[in-house]
Amino acid sequence: MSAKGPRSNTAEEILDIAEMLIQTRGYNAFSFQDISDRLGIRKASIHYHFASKTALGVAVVERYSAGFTEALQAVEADETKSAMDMFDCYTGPYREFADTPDRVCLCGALAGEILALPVEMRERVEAFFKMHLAWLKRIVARGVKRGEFEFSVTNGQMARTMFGALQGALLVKRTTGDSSQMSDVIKVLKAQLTG
Amino acid sequence: MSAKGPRSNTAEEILDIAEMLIQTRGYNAFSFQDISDRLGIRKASIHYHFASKTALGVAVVERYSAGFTEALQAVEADETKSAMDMFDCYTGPYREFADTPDRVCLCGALAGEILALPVEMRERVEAFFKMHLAWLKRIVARGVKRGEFEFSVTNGQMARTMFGALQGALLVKRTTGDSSQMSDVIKVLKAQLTG
DNA sequence: GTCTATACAAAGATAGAC
DNA sequence: GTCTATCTTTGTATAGAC
Repeated sequence: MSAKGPRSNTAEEILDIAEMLIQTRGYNAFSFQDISDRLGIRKASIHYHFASKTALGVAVVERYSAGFTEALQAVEADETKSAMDMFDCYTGPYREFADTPDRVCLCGALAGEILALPVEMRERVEAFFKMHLAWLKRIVARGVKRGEFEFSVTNGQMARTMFGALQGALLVKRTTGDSSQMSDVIKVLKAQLTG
Repeated sequence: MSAKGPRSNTAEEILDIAEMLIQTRGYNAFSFQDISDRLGIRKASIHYHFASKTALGVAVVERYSAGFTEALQAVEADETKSAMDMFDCYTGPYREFADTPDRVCLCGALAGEILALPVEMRERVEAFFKMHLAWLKRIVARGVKRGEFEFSVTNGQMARTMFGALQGALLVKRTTGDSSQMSDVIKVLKAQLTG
């Protein structure tokens, strides 16, 4: 994570809108015109803040990724939390997305079109995924060590399953419109962790 | 499902290529030019077989959906199979996709860009999803009734979790490139079914 | 920083010859 | 059925005025 200088208000608004558009429609299905319509400035003006669509996409992923990573680090550092508490913190954003119509995790959305993404974005999405998996594996291992969790597969297998299940649940929930999808999945995952 | 007449070879080849392109790049990120390049006919000629891109997309989904539905019906009708056998049959295509680089389930791919899809396609993707969920719920219920399965959530919750986990696993596997993702998830799901 | 104007490429689609 | 040619729209991007 390189240290980025402070950004202008307009640049931040562009990032907000772009993030929302990617989460709802995907990277390849949104245009500068869409941002222009919502922000009220001409699409050419967007290029003043972000030289290219690729640069904008990269900035969106980096901002999102940095915020998420920071939050996860804070959760992990809190020694007063049980492993299950940490897992509950982790699922918080997923529950929020599930309650927001048509919205999925940014990187889940981008993962769906990973091969149609500029390489600069692809690398960052991959790195973000791997960060999630590594974090979950550490939390799972912690729960096992403390005697909170008990299951019959490896920690890595459990972490992967949980991550995939949560990402998949967002996908399914948006398509079927069934908001109970997410809470069902979390319930099953928690039952699974405790054996 | 309306009864479609037999299609020409070229039309079938177009469908094959379009299906592959949607599975790897997504609907909005492929063009008639991509098909033209691979098939060796000019892009205008594609319009002879499919009037519009929407019509082509619909045809791809319907063919895929019909094939999948038929296969699932056959599995379900086979009384000699245990519920776990049926689940193993169900996961077959997922395991295949997981072993094919860069390929995911067609409808998982389309689900990622559902809001950026023509309505005609959206409806069909939604229906296909609901068919999967209903089928899984029936198989799960069957396993419970026969004493094969045992778990602490409802049949519907279990079916949703399994479907989401499998779709999510394909997504994660493609992004991380880790082919063991799918077998890990299936292993966990099976452990979960048997309590 | 935002505007108008414009360049340039690619997309989906149609018309008509062969 | 496939071709060439063309139309129209949309997309990303740049130049230069304000």
